[in-house]
Amino acid sequence: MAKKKAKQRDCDPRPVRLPDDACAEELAQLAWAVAHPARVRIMRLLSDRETCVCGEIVDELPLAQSTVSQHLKILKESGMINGEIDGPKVCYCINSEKLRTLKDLVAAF
Amino acid sequence: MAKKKAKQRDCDPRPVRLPDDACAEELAQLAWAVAHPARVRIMRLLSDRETCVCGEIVDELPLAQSTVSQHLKILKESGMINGEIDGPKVCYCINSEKLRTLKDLVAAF
DNA sequence: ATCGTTAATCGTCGATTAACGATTAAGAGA
DNA sequence: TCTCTTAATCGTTAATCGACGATTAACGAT
Repeated sequence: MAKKKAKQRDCDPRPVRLPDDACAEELAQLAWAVAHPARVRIMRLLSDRETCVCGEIVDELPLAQSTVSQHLKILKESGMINGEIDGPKVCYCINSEKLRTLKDLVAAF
Repeated sequence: MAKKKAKQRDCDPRPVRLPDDACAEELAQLAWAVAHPARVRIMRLLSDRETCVCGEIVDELPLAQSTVSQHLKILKESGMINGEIDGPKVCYCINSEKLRTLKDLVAAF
């Protein structure tokens, strides 16, 4: 075969980013966002209730408020959800586009 | 409102496992399996090539053999792939059923 | 201006991940 | 048998995750 048997030891710059790499990176990131039971349940909650619930999520999960907030942050940073400030509360809702991206990337396997 | 404002502090047994929980757990686990760029690329590789490649995967990724082996183990334990021993080599292939499960669960959002 | 509510952030801790090199195990072939 | 190849496992290390309580920030209402 004699493929590119480079074992990338020593000085392999490998600076190039193939599109495949970027794609893998994106899917990995989105998959990771929902790779935790608590985050899955949050997504389900936001999916079920039309209303963008806020801190009700905390009541719904057996976790401390700070922990839920962390998970929300992760979901928000991944782009899967959006948070809108409404007075002292914050309403979260799913970002349909990102969710669509995740679905498409998974379906593409 | 007066929902079940239980803050599950103190003595909240919460031993019950709602089906929703189990479902969230399963999705989280499967999503986690592909929540790493290397594992995504492995899945892609197995998806593209009809042939169940084995250690070619190592040549294809910029990772050490032992690291790739770890990722393969994770994918295998999650049920996403199967490994079949063929002489001194091992051929991996995607487990269509598990993949289908992942697709369905993600699509259900 | 002060209070109460809501949610984000900080700091910490233990557990887990990801990566590697080195070693081992299993077969194939000389 | 001995050797080579292939792949899994072991042991280590650094980094990250997940969880928590405590604190802070932002806002509405009194």
